[in-house]
Parts: sequence; structure tokens; C-alpha cells
Amino acid sequence: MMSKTSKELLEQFRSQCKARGLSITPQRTAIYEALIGSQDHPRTEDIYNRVKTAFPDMSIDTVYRTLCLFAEIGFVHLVEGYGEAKRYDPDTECHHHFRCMRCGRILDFREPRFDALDVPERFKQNCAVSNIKVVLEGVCDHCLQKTVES
Amino acid sequence: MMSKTSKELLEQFRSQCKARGLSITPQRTAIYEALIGSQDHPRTEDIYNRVKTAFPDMSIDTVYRTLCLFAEIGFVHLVEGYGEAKRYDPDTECHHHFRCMRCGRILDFREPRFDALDVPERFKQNCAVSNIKVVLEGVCDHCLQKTVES
DNA sequence: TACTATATAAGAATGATTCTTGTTCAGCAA
DNA sequence: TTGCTGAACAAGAATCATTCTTATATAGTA
Ligand SMILES: [Mn+2]
Ligand SMILES: [Mn+2]
Ligand SMILES: [Zn+2]
Ligand SMILES: [Zn+2]
Repeated sequence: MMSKTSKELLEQFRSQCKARGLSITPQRTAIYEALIGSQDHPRTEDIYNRVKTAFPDMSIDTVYRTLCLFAEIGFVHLVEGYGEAKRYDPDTECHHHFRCMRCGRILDFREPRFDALDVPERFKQNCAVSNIKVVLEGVCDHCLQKTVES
Repeated sequence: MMSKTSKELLEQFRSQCKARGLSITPQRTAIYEALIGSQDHPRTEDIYNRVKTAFPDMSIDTVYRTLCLFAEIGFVHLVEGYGEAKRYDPDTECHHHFRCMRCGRILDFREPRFDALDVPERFKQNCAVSNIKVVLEGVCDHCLQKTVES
């Protein structure tokens, strides 16, 4: 199936907001557009930088608030990390990550085999497991290249 | 095999420090002991609280510095999270985590099937993958219990 | 168009972590 | 043992990410 056009995504954004009684403000729309236009895993400040060309006096607090809201309602996901600035994932379909421990780059990958790993019995019985993710760690191709060069 | 006694672990700590030219200070020793004596995933401040009974005027900066050092040299691991305070793992053997999204509790589990999942070809070829971890997310038994009660 | 609750901007406040600086001490050599 | 020296430390300032407070603006609606 073909992925949604950005026009379709925007329409979906508007109707989801409506359904939840959230105002559709120019700021929220701009932040949403910045998100869907990115294939990476931006920090709040990255999004802030992308929108402030069009909105020179947007407060960074608005970006923090809005991304937090978007994460709550599922427009974006929060990426697992190691205590630095939060990173968001505009791709909310099930997928997994490779994380470069040297430069912080996060690469996506889809691996259906990993989407439904069989969880230990004790979690099945006592906890409510809502999702599983596999995280690969190491050094990315870019960084390996740099190592060779020097 | 039997797991190491704390005396053996301490001896290992001392020789590892020596091998790396690191001074064996009372502060480092106390922090190391606090770590190996814990079965959870403490924050820097948790460790600080545990050692300050014996060292009332230890600076919290020393705990930050020391945990960071211990993570670099592999005495502890850093736990993946979502941007709150860093959490450390004194268990450096390969294992995986369940994370409660409600209370933040992190439960360990060992699942050899997960330790050597077959990584996508493109990472094998271009990146140096140093480890794989599976993260389960959901609501823990404690929190489910609370939900039922109220 | 007017009203009201919601959202925003600006800046202060907070929490975690790191940096700076002057002091102390662990490891080592005499 | 003693003395030296670089590494480690304590204290507090500084920084970074994030959240809170408050006064103002505005989206949705009558
Ligand atoms: Mn992703
Ligand atoms: Mn663990
Ligand atoms: Zn890299
Ligand atoms: Zn819980």
C-alpha cells in the first residue's frame, strides 16, 4: 500500500485534534508538519529550529508542550535513550532501532520476526506488556569510516 | 556456577583499577560496594544516598563522576530510558528489561533466545553491532494491583 | 461579532548533570 | 617513613533540558 501524502496526514491531524477537543493552532500545525517532514529522530530543539523560520517568535516551551502532547495522543513516539535530550519518532508503525554509541545516530529497521517475540511467561501472566522493541547498539557506518580515515 | 562473593568482586575492582592506573579511593570503593549490593537499577542520587551515611561529606559530583567512569570501563551498564535521570545496572551479564511505564520500575529477565537474535544483513555488513537488547514496556504487577484496588 | 476556554510567549524556576577552583590524598620513589 | 606529584575530591557556580507561572492572544463557537 502507498504511504499517505502529507495532505492526507494533515487532514488526519486536524480530525484527530477535533475528535479530542484540541484546538488546531498554527503552531501545532507547523510542528506537526515539521515532524512528518523528517525521516530522522529529532530532539525538541531540532523541531524548534525547523519551525522558527516560519514562526520567529514561537516559544520553545510551546514546542516542548506540543511534542509532549503529540506523544501522549500517539502522533509521535518517544525514542528510548540514555538520559540526553528526548528524541521523537514520527514513524509510529512498529519498527526497531540501531543506535550509534559514538555519534548518537538512530537508524530504523523493520523486522517482522522481532515484532512478536514470545515474552516470558511471568510477564504474560502478571504484567500488561504493551510493546516490545529490539535495540541494537554499536558504531554506525559513518563513524566506522571516520575511524578508518584517521 | 556460583556467583562471586562480594569480597571477590571487591578484589576484582581493585585489580581492574590498578590495571587502568586508577586510584583506589575510599569514595570509589564505597560507590562500588553500594552498586554491587543492589539488585535494582539505581539513579545517581540513589547511590549518593546509600553512601552518604558512611561518607557524610561526599560530594554528589563525585558520585556522578564515578558512576560515569564505572560505566565507561564496564563496571556498570547504563539503562535505556526516556530522558529522566540516568539509571545504572550493576548486572553486566547479558539480560533484558521490562519497564513499567507507570511507576518506572525496571524488571530484569534472562532469555537466551533473545541474546543472539539474527540482525539484519545491512547492519552486519556496514556497522559494528556490539549488543542487542529487548525492551518490554507496559504496566507492572504492582501498578496493575493498584488499579484494581481503586 | 462577541465570548470563553484553551493555547501561547516570555521569562522564572527546577532538576539533572557538568564545570571550575582550590584543597586533599593515593601511589610511588627516595 | 617521608615527601612529592598528579589524580581525585568538595563546594559551589554554571549549564542544559525541561517545566511552571502569568499575563496576553486566539480558536472554536454562540
Ligand atoms: Mn524510528
Ligand atoms: Mn538489569
Ligand atoms: Zn555514528
Ligand atoms: Zn509499575
